Amino acid sequence: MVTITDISKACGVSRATVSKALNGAPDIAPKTAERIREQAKALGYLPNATARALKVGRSYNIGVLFSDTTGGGISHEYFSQILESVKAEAERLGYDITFISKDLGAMSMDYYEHAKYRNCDGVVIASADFQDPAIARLVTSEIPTVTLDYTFDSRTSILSDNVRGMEALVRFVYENGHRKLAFIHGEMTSVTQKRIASFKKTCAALGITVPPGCIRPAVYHDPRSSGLATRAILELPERPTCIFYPDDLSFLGGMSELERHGIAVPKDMSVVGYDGIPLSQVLRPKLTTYRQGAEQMGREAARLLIEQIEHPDTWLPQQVMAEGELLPGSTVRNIG
Amino acid sequence: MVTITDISKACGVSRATVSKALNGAPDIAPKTAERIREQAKALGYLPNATARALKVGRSYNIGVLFSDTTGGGISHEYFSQILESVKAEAERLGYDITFISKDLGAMSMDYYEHAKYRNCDGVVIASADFQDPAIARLVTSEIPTVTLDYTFDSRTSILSDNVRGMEALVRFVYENGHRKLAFIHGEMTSVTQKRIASFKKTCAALGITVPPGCIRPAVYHDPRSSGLATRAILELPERPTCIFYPDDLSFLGGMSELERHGIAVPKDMSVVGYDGIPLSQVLRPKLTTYRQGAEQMGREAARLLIEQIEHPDTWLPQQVMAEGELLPGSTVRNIG
DNA sequence: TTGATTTACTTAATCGATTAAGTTCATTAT
DNA sequence: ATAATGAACTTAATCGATTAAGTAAATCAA
Repeated sequence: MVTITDISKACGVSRATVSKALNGAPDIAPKTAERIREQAKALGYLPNATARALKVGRSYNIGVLFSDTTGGGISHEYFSQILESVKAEAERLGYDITFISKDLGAMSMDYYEHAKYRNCDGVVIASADFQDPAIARLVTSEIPTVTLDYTFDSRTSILSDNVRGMEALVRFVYENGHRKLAFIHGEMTSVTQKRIASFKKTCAALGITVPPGCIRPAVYHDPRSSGLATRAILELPERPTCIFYPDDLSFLGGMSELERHGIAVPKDMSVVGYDGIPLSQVLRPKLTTYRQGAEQMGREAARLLIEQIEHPDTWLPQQVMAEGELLPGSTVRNIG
Repeated sequence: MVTITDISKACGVSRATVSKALNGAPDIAPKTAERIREQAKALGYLPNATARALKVGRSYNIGVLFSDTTGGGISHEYFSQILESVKAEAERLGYDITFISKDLGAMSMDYYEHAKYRNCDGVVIASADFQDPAIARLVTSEIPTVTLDYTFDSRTSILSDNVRGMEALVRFVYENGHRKLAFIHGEMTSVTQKRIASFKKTCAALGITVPPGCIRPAVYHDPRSSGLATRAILELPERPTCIFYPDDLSFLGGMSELERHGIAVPKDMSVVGYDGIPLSQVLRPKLTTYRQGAEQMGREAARLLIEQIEHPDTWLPQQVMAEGELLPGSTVRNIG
């Protein structure tokens, strides 16, 4: 392995000089710096991130936390899109990313300990169980964090606008003549609460009453559970004309169930999803859904985290609302 | 930050003793070791992975390489499943994972340099452009690697059995009475070549002749391109009764195109996919496809890589064939 | 010309942990 | 009684890079 010592010998200068030359310190003569840089290249020198991290206390490495409790964090397109954009932006800014988990081999540690152990400069927290005290410990620690879709008391977070998204969907189906709506929601997280509240509020504003039994719980990203909820809705005395699904994938479970009952979408029943993952737009029929700006969220999360890391003194926590967009699709029939 | 120095002061022993006690060295009195361990816990000591890595030359960190050239590596379910299982197995064995990319911020480096810079103990290479000389450089370097779905001359790799998978699919549709098959394949990688060869060989073995124009190129994971290929196939003088798609997602593009022509699946046309991602089994109709053991592949990749890292002297490169499984679905109609 | 300043380095300490090579003291063997 | 052995430590070097503080020579000011 080529180290600065090798370069210093080759150039007949001290290691300090080499280090400074490579880092562009002002007190090195231009021609010396040039000579050193040439030698470094000639010898195939690569800085050692580990050694540098040890000395300067910065690893240029940020952790990403995708808790598995939600059931297979990474492999849902919404989250993998976020992961990919976090990765891309972090790399653009010179940071690598490492996954943070509970427990590593034999050592049992919580998220904070893991991040600390790896010297992460900061952590992006997505898709986590925000009730978990281990998350709270990490967020309230000295390690900079950015959370996605959840805000810890005056800490930085990136939020998708669930209130606006749900409102847009409700108004869209309203404009298409629907007055009897059902809403299948996911587990009771703060995101879910916002969506339910926005659903109810928008319905109220439009003068729609939502009969009992038309707001039903299910599990995010679980077609089976949304299928069951769909069946329950179909058995209601007064059948709705449009069903809202907790996410795009859950819509597929609903579709199966509807098909089983001989109900065609959108002829006999309109449906909408949520997330607007790429998949939703290549399905037939193309899903009416609300696209959360996953790439934007990931990018912003990385950018803000790194800004916080690099300017801790002037940092002001902020909550960024990511823009979404209604994708009209073709699963809502105009029954006006 | 609590370091071994703090513990050594608290216990009145040298730092060496603390280090040895915490690592279970044999020349420390049991009661001393116990006392040290207690103090470490009491002070909230956490080992510093960076410092350890610098000294011992091992980072307990493995790189994963998902090249983006294939267009959005991580966000395809097949790859995210692999990623997740690599992560799970690596963590079980005490290793963290870091993404390896070309270029990091201002520094331009290739994969090898990046892995070296981060002191990765090894790298799992998936979804990469194996023609890229940068990949070859990494694989032929001193850094242990495991490749997925591609074998570099006598290096360790995990392969899904494309030959067997394609054969199973062809035989399945044959048993369902199909004699006129079309195959839309992805970009010309070694995987694709194996699938095409196996498709042709199995057809030949079954006495099926594949008319010209029935093997068409498209792009993996791109519904649009498979839609175009589908259209071309529909225009053939002798229309096939079953279309093979390059992957499960591409099938969706085909579906749209078939629908546009008023062709119902499987009534008027049978189709099969490839990959067997979870999505394929919640679609309606449920896709007939061949499941590649993504979790098994990821797990094996991590396991073998770490074995290689920990026992470099006794290591023998090997090629592991992951087991797949035909998922019958309901997109192939029996026209026997 | 002489003291002050600037330039371009070098020296040496340091980050936190590991480990080969001592050292000390108690125990055992002869 | 004395040497040899072993247990339980300590000392000090080391991994590779950074950086505050020091120094020698060159340049400048008056």
